[in-house]
Amino acid sequence: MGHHSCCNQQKVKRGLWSPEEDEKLIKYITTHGYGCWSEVPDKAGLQRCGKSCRLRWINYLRPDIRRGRFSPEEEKLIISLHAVVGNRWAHIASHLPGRTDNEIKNYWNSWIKKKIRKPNTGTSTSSIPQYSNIQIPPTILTQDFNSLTQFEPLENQTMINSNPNDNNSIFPSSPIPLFMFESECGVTMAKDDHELVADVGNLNLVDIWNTNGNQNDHQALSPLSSFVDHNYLPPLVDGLVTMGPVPPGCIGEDCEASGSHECFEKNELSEWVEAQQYPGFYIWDQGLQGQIGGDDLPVSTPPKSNTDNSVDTFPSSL
DNA sequence: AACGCAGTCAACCGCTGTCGA
DNA sequence: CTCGACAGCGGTTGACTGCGT
Repeated sequence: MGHHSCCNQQKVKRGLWSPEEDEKLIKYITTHGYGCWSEVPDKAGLQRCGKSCRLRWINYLRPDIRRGRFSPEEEKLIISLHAVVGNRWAHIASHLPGRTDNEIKNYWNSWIKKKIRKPNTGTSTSSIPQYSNIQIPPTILTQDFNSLTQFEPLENQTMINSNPNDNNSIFPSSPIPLFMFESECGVTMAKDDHELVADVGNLNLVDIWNTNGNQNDHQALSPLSSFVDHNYLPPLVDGLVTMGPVPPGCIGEDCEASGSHECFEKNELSEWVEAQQYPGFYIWDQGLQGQIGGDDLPVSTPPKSNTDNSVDTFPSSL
């Protein structure tokens, strides 16, 4: 494995960085900044390739890096985000200030994997993880609502919902699994659609998934069919966890004026709608710039207490 | 003490997307 | 439109470390 595409010069050094190299790189970047990484090694007096310099700076040397163990909150966020976006480490890292994608990836691979076991479905080719108590939308995994099987219990139940009163569990306030919501921009959900609401603890993450399992219906909702066909989770979630609650009373044209316009700044939401926190869910469609879900639609309200398990969130047929 | 093994994590590899010429 | 340079990303590697035997 001697080849390195960008570092094929004899002089280029590889492997661990020495303190002297770190010092040179820090000194150069802090005084000159970085524009073109390929120029950095020469100008900084380093016998490294630009790519290596960039990696070293981004992952370890930049001043805003946050070291040390992940907090329980960070851990919850990582798990929740990973349940939604899969192995998009850079995306996950963007929600954890000071953490790098590499760090999160390593953390996930070394630590979290131990606590969350993927059930062996044997047939799914999806890269989206399936967690015991985090139920992935069935249409992504199977395209067949009725074929969804209950996930196996965790081998290690210390993390997820082992105790709804345990604030260290991932979803301490809700027995409801994590879902997402799908709707094409401009398509109002039919009233008899199943819509599932999940509340992820204190993370303000509310995902709704239209569980109308009729595959034909989904395919009618172009462009959603593209990911349905490919078992691929669409890039819809940039705003999902960062948005604050839609203010009560903020509906339709009044929305921007009352401050929730931030939801319209999320580029990746163009074809998706958002559900927001209780009390009262408002489901927004960016294309319509208005509420398409809420009081008129059968949107469940998550429990307000840890002991409220009465919310009907999943069809009994499952 | 020596060895094997598993876990950790910094770094590398190869691919993709973007942008400017 | 094409091409090359570059940045960024996710997957993977391998050195290091700690622990058990």
